[in-house]
Amino acid sequence: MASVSSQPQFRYTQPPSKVLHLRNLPWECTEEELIELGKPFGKVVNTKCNVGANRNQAFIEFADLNQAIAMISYYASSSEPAQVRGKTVYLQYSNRQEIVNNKTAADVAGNVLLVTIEGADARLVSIDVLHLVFSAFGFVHKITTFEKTAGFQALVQFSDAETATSAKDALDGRSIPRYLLPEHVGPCTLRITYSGHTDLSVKFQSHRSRDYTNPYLPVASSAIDGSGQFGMGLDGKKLEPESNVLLASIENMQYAVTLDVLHMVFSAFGPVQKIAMFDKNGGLQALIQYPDVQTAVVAKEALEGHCIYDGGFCKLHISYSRHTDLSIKVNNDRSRDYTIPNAPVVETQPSILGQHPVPSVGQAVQYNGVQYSPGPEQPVMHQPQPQAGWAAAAPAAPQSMPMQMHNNHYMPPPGTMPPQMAPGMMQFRPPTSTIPPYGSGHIR
DNA sequence: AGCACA
Repeated sequence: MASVSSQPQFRYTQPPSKVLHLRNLPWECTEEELIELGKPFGKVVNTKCNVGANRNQAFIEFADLNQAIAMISYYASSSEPAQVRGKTVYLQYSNRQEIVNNKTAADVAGNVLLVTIEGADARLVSIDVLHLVFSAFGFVHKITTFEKTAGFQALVQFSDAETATSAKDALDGRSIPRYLLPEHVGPCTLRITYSGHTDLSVKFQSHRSRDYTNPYLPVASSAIDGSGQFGMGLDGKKLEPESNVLLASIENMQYAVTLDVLHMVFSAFGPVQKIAMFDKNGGLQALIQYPDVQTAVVAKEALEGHCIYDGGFCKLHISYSRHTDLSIKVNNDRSRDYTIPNAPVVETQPSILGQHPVPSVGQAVQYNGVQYSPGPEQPVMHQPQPQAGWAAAAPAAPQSMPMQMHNNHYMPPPGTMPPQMAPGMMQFRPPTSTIPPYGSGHIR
């Protein structure tokens, strides 16, 4: 089949069009510059920049054909050529009648940002640092990260497009502040566009994705990384090195706080792997290790400043430890590794539990309606595994509350009031027992 | 310096 169009590829005189084709533009000419150029002749209703192999061509579309004609004829007879940034720009009618702007999702403002982290060490930027950076502009609902051909990218979800826009405008092209990055990490620049997404789907809290609206989301085992991550609370304000290990100090310790009490209290938020208690500055402190930072964060937020016993007794002050993995050499009444079911338990002494009428825990701990009820038939230990286990216990599993409220033989410590249960507070009742076998944090 | 990747 020969004899097709004898038409030349380009006609050098185009029929008029509302759309003008510009070439010889400076590098990365902006839409604003194009509008500026066309504005004297009419209303520019659409533009397209960075066209052509060299990305130095563009189109501008006027509202009215006459406006396009006015611009062409003006520069046809002008002694001064059309210029952008002092560079001569060549104009002609486009061979199309309108700009078909493949307005990608990247161009239309939305509440989710697509963030590309540029730099040799981009992959080393943690999700917590990203959360910190973007939280400066508003509540960050969710973050997901992933590797694409474009490199290391993240989707950051805000409440609304306005918040997202403010973050985008402020951060696009900027580098993550050095002080937020580990020493050895090189500069990381953010390239930000809008994403087409409106609501990200985050199944697990992990090193790749976070849902800050749902702290009880299961924590994926992949989220466990030994390195102490720097992150921040949901309020986006404080900058504190988060850790999966909490340091709890106990103030106003009128009652003995035992390993098992601590285990019960802290198990309300997830599996406790290890606990180590020690005396410091005349007070009792304890390190509590969770499998992941996220759980520790939730526990810290929930427990900080609360009292183990009603009446202001045994007030907890909690901070993040620098530890990430406690070394428990021996299981005794001050330290325990709940991840080793058969570790030897050393009874160093007849145990303080045996000596005093010690207030202790009940079978279930409640906090904000969340119950976690380690019972004898349900060994406390949950290996750090995704989805299964403790998270499922969050929406309360009534059948796993083995003990009734009555039937406590409570003996108040001398000269004190019995701890009462305040609504919404942790519930504790006096013990009738000695140290339970290791691995089971409950007391009966 | 000559017309838009999906």
